[in-house]
Amino acid sequence: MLHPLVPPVLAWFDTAARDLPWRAADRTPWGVLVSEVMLQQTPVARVEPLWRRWMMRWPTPADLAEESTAEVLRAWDRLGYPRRALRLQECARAVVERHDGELPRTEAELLALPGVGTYTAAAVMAFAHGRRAVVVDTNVRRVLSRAIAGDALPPPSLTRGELRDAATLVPDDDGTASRWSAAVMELGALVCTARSPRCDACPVAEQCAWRRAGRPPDALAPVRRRQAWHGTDRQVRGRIMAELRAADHPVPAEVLLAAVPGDETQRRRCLAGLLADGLVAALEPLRRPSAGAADAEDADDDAAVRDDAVLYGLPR
DNA sequence: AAAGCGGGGGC
DNA sequence: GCCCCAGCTTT
Repeated sequence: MLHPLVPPVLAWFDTAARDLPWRAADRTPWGVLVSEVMLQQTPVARVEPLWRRWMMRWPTPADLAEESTAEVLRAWDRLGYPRRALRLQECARAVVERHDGELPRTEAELLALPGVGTYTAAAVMAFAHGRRAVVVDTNVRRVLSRAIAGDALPPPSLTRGELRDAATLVPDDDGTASRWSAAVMELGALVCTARSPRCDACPVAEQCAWRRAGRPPDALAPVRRRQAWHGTDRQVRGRIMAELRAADHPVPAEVLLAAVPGDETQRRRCLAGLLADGLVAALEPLRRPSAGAADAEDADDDAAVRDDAVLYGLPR
């Protein structure tokens, strides 16, 4: 038995689905996974061109596994959250080592791969392997929040209730289930959008609890607060990464930090964080001649000087 | 459960 | 300016 919401959404998807490259007939499971990782918190429009270049350059996990990390980070460019690029390469290496270069076919094995969480594992099962999976992303949460719960927006974090509702809707049959997962996500992306939902174009407008209630505003609206951006560590980290992507030689700390906004403390904290994350590497410390007798002056001062003498670059 | 993590485009 | 985008990892 299909849930009443399912058939209209499937029919709508047949006519409205976007022609995305990771949905093409010649797609590979690895290509699907790459798209899912790139799409984590990043809009389709920005991912598509980069995905095309990426898959042309590194079509298989083995190709990406062998590449230098610096090149991978450069190719990631300004997609954001560059840790994803690191995880994706680790994932490629894990696929080569654990699975003989082929993407695994069970959800548990996918979930065990670096950078693959609940959503991505389910999405790969559905979109790469054509299997039934409970795929719950921000689009699905919003659609179900409106259609079933009658709320303008889903709660801040995924609840068991949402998961239960989502699982109830997924059809039993593998083929129908995987189409449903793509269809409901697409509905959220194109029609049931966060800002200005196009209810006039919605295949389940008549059944939607939120619309029938007169589209009441989000009750939690005043509580939601975004992370600031201006002057944050994230911005500074991004600027450091941009400098290193553009540099074709290792950069002295002084030069690197001078090119970045923020006070001294913040810039050093961010650089240290990037080093700890493996996004930046310290290269060939310069041996400066010993300062002689004045050696034991101030430990902090000395450490700072040594730090300045290090060259930084993207990890090899 | 909450915080940290990028960057850009739409409004 | 603010908000949102096919989340994951760590604490």
